[in-house]
Amino acid sequence: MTGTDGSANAEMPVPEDPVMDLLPLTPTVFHMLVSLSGGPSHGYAIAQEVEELTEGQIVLGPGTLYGSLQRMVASDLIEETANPGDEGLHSDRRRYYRITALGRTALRAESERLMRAVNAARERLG
Amino acid sequence: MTGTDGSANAEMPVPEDPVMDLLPLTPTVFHMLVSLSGGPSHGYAIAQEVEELTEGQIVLGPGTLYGSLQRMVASDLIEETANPGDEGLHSDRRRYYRITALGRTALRAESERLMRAVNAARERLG
DNA sequence: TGATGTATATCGCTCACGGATGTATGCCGA
DNA sequence: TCGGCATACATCCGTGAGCGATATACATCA
Repeated sequence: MTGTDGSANAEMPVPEDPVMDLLPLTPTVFHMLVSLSGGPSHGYAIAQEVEELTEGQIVLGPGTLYGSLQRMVASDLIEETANPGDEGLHSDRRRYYRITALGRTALRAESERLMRAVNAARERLG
Repeated sequence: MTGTDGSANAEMPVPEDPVMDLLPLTPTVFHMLVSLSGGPSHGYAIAQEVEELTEGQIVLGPGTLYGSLQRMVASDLIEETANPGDEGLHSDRRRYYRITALGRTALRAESERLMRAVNAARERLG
């Protein structure tokens, strides 16, 4: 017990927190949001950046990649957007995505949660 | 490309890394390992400590709790152990678990992975 | 010409999660 | 003393994320 807040909010059902419902984020979603927090991008490029950022530890196959993109759009973490001035070779075939305000909020919240978790682990592991 | 290490290990298939196969850990498993890294404990107590450590963000129901314990034993992250001198009220009913060397290694590796991820997020979020 | 890289999409299997449910015990207050 | 609640374990099963397999299509290069 001791509880966190001590509480007293037995009566207030918590006014619907759209962010908390999305936490914890899966590693896949987390890294994809990190990638998109650097600016709009398209599926294939996101997958590559995630692989680079994680030094090959997280590799996204097509199933995970496009499945996750759909789910993230559905939960309003990201949104599809027009080509942001990208004139690359296959730029016509690409579908671009941008992180939403909710996505940024969720990413921040998840980062803090992870930091606490990591700190707890470090204290114990020495 | 550029690859991380520059490499040359196109020929060596990596000599079976039992830790990498377990990463990334699920949030549930991660927090349970953190709890057990503080010393042996039993199922119910682990669930409670996880809830405290995460300030209620991670709540483990029986399904997740005992299911995860089984899986963690199966993958050698933890092992069942005798009652470590605990003379509590229901101490006879309890089943105690202890983190293994592999579990500690995995916990350390996962912590480092998460730290890198969080740092990447912070750089971008400002 | 055929392999490789870019870029997208769907199908279907597996497995972790987690609520519902069940069992058993001990404590405390009405 | 009897019901409710906390402790402590366990199983069943539906949902859904992950992810490999597969397919399409175009560009490049050997």
